[in-house]
Amino acid sequence: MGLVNLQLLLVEDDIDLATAIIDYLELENIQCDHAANGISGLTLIQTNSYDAVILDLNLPKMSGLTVCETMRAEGIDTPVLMLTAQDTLADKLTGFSKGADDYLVKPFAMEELIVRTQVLSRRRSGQINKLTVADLSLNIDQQTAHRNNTLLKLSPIGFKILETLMRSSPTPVSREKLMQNVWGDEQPDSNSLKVHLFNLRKAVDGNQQVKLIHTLVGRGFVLKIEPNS
Amino acid sequence: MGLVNLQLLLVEDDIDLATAIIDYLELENIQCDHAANGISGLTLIQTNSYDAVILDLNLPKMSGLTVCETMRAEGIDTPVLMLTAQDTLADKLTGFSKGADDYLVKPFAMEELIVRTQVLSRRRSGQINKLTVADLSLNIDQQTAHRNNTLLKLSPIGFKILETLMRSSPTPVSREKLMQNVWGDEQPDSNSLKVHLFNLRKAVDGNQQVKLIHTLVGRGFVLKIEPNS
DNA sequence: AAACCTTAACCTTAAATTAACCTATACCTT
DNA sequence: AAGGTATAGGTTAATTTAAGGTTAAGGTTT
Repeated sequence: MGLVNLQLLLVEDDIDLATAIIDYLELENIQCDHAANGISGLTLIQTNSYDAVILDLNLPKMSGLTVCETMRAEGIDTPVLMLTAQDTLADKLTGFSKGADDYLVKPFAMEELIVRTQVLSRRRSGQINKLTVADLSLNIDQQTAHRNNTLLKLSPIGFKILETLMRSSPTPVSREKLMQNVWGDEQPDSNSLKVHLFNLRKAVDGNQQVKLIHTLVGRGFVLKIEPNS
Repeated sequence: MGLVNLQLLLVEDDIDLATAIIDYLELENIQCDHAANGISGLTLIQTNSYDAVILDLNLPKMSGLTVCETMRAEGIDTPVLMLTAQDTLADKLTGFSKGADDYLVKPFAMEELIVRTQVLSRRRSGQINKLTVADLSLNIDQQTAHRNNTLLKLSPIGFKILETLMRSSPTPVSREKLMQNVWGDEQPDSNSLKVHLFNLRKAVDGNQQVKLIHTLVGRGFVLKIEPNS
């Protein structure tokens, strides 16, 4: 699984469980801080910027619910996964109402904890919607395109064309496929696509030595580093 | 609770269960479309912009896993909550690996489904009462907005628009989404949104050198410091 | 009355389409 | 192989269309 460098915090007073979790996370190459009570957990949350917090409900000094409630009240929106021994609906509802993002009942499988944590932090850091080919990258959510870390100015249709090319890279896309993708069933009766491609090239490859958009005469267009295949 | 207008999709072939869920959602004032098989579910997902999808695993025509996998491959980032009768770890792991964000095992309590869906669709909906972007901050409870420590005078609708923009910052919000969020299903048939945005800009960015509200023509509006990044 | 919302008219700017023309490639004929 | 022709693709600029911004009037709510 594509692991990003995650920075987690575990707030758990059961030392055995905490050690087991941290060891397991380490195997997956995930960095994890640890606090053994609510107060120090909250302090760490306030001072560091974690990708997610794994928060036990029953904690000395300050309960997990209070920790969660407090951080939310302060505007900290780090994803929180709550751990608890109780499996009643009321407990879960309370947890969510205090600002938890997920809820896991003990005993749980380590794998599930890992996966849920990854899902939580991925959503926040928006990893899912980034396409990259060579030094060109698209952020679909933010509707931005960068080449070599500089922002490209693209029209909506240009963006769509580029997205299509990047998704199928390094496989070429036929003219028809491109048009279907951009306009659906109501296609313009002109050479609009040519013009858009021209403008797209100007934006993407304009002042670059390495061109990424290539024409395969009669077969369509590809986006990749090597013009030959 | 759910003051924001959510637009959900339920993909479930068990008609009784589907009806029960939809009725329950209606009580909470949540709009929910319904598809009874994988193919039509996927089509709806591709053509509409939902806040979240509740997806059964066992579906006619196309399995929930395939639906989820396909939409992710197409870059559709809508949160997915998977429903299933099986409670094995392997099933869950498969679900998450195909791009699910949460996993609920039947039978489940309606309340839990609702809460998990809300958490998925609006990040911590009611919980954060302080939102901050740059020197602009909102206090949801008090319904006040400050820029640079001076109080801004906003209309109720203006506040709602600003809240929406801040919640999704730095991701743009489409016109449709904004309108859905502010007016729900009874939208004004005029350019009201334009006028509200104009007034909101006057209040927020009026006499500031650094503008926070930016237009992405044809794509919506963003609230962030850098128009480019 | 004051604040707020909706509506519509008008203005401005960005983006998409179109057509005309140019260039490269394929492939056909002799 | 040389030349010719058809076709696909590239370039440019004008035009059309659509999106967004601005303003003011009228209606509603409180």
